[in-house]
Amino acid sequence: MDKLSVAQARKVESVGKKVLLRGWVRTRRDSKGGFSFIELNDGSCFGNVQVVADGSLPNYQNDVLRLSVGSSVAIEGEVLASPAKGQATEVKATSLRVYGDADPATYPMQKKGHSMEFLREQAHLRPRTNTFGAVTRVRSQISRSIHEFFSEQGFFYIHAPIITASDCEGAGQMFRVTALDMAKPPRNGAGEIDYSRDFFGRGTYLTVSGQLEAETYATALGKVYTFGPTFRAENSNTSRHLAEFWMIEPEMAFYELPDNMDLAEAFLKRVFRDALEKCPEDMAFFNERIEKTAISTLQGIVDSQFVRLPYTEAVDILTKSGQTFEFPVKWGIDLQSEHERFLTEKHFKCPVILYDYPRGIKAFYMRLNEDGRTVRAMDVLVPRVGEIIGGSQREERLDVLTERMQEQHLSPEAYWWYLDLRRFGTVPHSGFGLGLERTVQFVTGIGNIRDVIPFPRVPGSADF
RNA sequence: UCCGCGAUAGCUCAACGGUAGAGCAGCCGGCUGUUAACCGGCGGGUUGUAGGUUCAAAUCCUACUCGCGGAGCCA
Repeated sequence: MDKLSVAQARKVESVGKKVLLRGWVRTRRDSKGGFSFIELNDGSCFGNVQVVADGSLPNYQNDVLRLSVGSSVAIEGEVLASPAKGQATEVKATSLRVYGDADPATYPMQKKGHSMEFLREQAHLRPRTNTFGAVTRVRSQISRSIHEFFSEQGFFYIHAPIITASDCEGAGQMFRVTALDMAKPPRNGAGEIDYSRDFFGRGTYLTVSGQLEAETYATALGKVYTFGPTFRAENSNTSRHLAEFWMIEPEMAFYELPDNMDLAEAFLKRVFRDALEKCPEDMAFFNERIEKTAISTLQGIVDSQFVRLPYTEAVDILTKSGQTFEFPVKWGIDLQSEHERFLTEKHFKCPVILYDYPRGIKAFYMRLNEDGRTVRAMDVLVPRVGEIIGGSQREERLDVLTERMQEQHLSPEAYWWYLDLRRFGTVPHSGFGLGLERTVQFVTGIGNIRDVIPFPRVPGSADF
């Protein structure tokens, strides 16, 4: 008696084995001949295994005929080649034991399709659906591919802190972390809350980026990456934003911007290729039910070269495109979603890496170009999702970096340790940030970012 | 946060000033291996919340809550 997963039991190699399967009933069909078909799923793969439960089972009347969607069972039996179409194998049950019923009158999950909005309200049960099982397996595979890719490229995995004292990283609103009693917090002379008497002796926040910390390790170990949760308290209500999401941030010493682009392109291709090769059943489902171009888009990207285009030329293309945009394009402004979408979806029809942005619209740490007007920033744009990667070559010159900080009203004293990296043994270096959820969205074709993370945190909602 | 749209049975929706309906699911029955099984029957509702207009409100008006699409911000 082998304990098999449903994935194993569905393979022809398992025919003839006596097996034990455990899982959840997806549906039951009763035959005219006094026996039943049970579709069993245990999450190990997209498909179910068909179990044939004969009327001669001692508990056929009492248990089998009462099985409903969501019931949990243990089934002993033999794997047979299926005589009917639709599946290679089936399991002829010799015994069936019910772990737990799922009362069909009250169990929210039904056999038919539910809306994504309804499933979001049932976030604890939605992993039992085809869609969320598939999303979960693909998300897991993507995470694994990321670690494998960086490991093979000689990167070290760095755990950046989640609690940070930098309140001025400039990457959006931060969540405050405090152990003070907010009902009666200590006050200073000015009547403000005195965070110097808080747990850490100063105000602290949840991280909005591990980049600055990653730079400290890149300038010692060469190539590093972070992969962890990130928090933004922005009141963003869109299908592309979460208050808590997972970000991947590689940071590489001795990499200049073209090296950074090479890495970003190879990285995305590897992740997409793995999804296609290692999750074919799940991807076929997304392609059929969620996004008709999911597979062809990914395959196209794996096989093609990303377009690399300076911001200035992108502005040229947009102004000469003949398209009317809600926001007119002009050199010096940040590109809008509609502009980015036009470039990647209509003009080039492939991923586009835009680089050398105006200094005024990008972060202080991005390296200033010789022209004095642009910085070595890069954004990777993909169809449907837009910006999936944002990165840059970092400013390694102490004087220029200090100047740029003052330009953006940041205090160099607060960043003393970051500036030390430029004071002592400074090197050219680069890095980028990739949103895991946006990557999962892009791969699966799922429209709303709240449906590619198990328990989404967004303004007004932190359920489950 | 801004603009627009929406909320009706467990789920997906219809009814658009005059007694709230259908499909699916559920329950009961039928059906010689089924594939979102099929066929027949039955039950199922304070129409998101709170006010207002009207002889009469799911329907018109106001506020609020939540959801969706888009924008901003970004990953």
